[in-house]
Amino acid sequence: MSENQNIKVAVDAIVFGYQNNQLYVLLIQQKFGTKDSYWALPGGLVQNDESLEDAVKRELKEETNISVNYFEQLFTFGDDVFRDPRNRVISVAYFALVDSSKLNVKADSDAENAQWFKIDEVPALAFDHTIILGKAMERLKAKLTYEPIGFDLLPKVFLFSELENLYCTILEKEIDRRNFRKKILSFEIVEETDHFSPLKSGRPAKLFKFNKQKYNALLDKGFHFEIKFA
Amino acid sequence: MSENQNIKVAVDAIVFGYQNNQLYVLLIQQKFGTKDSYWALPGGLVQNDESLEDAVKRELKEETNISVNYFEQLFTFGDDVFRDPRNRVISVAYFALVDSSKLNVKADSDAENAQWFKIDEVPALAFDHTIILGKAMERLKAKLTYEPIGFDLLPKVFLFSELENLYCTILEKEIDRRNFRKKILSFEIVEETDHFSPLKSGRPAKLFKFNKQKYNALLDKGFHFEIKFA
DNA sequence: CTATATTTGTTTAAATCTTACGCATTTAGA
DNA sequence: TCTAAATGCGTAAGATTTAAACAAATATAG
Repeated sequence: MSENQNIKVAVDAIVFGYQNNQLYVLLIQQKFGTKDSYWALPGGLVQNDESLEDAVKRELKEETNISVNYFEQLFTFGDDVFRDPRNRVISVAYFALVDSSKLNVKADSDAENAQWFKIDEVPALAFDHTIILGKAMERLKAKLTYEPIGFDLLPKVFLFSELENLYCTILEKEIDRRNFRKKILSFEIVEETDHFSPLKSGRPAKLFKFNKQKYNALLDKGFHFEIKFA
Repeated sequence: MSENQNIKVAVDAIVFGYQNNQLYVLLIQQKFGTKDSYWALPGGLVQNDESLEDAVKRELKEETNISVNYFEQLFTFGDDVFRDPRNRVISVAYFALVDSSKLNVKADSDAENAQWFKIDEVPALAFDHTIILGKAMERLKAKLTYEPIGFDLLPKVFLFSELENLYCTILEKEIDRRNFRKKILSFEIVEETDHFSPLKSGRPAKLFKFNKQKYNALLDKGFHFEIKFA
């Protein structure tokens, strides 16, 4: 058994946000790196006495000053032995969704610039981070269809049209507005609020909210969320 | 940054097999451990210059003498800092499916006993391997419904009734035999062979085979395999 | 040799779900 | 007051799923 194993363990965070029909991802750049240093996913080495999940939360907080409650493990990248040219490093990637309010807080820290990028304006990234981001996008798209995670990207109360646009934008598909509404409502996991939207034009729209308790209760009974598209 | 990180990286293999309406998993036991040493998943530390996938293939070969072409990454277990009491170890778990012919080869090596266990006769396992196996089972069940992986557990040619029983057994569900056949056939990814089964009783049955090329071609066109149950 | 049990394979009818729209409603603004 | 824009409701045709009936081919018991 290789007693002299010398492999470092890192974590990386893919944090997605959404605002104005745009998907965003949170990136950092070393403040004191070379001028043209690459942007990268937040992340860093795991400490000896720290769980992987605690590590990714800590690094994200340190590097961007953003806190996220729920992380999901995405994948562990370690097949390319030279993915980090300095040392053998394997990275456990986690992804998280935050609601739009977090997009406005100044994400920053002493050592790093942190910035939200529109997903189609992401520059070339450091290491294999472009690949990691690609895999995260795949997962996001897949999960959107079989778990009600779209709500995590929206404010607590939202319009049906916002939910609908979120699906169209992220999945890059057309949806029939009326069938989409009917489908979501049939699940009985979103409910009307008393409030109406501050309207721009057209008929004022009801604000809805996601009932997570109800969703969890239904899950126990064998309910399965699914949105399909042509 | 913790320059003195001291975390070991291991891989573990969950290898499933299937025979006679039974799902099996491959386990090992140290030959020179204490008498009552636990059974465990095959696995071990990753070498410095070796990809994670190569590592799991090597360990499996060394410990059980079984070779597997396709491994899928399952999950990385590293949140319990003391999952291995000797050292901080994180483990990247991989899972694989082998066809029934491999169940008969003597799986063994110098240093370990290797043995196939029926899935409901698995003993208490070392470390957190019971949890890992549980997660692998979940993944197997899920994938069975949305990818045609059942064929990987069967011989190259098989009976519809065998495929059907595999689904019933692993998912622990009842299926209508006739609707199941109709559904699978509608995908046009299995085809008849000229051969018939060596029969026991009843009407002789055609042997079928999975056409992987056709499946891949359909995938490109947007086809999506799915078997649902009540 | 015949009847029966057993397993395979085909077909159908009803129920359910999806898809593709039509159209009324409610507001802002010209 | 008319029009544009967006919301909200309903419905008919088509596709899919579900629940079976039934026919075919063989082994085996008597």
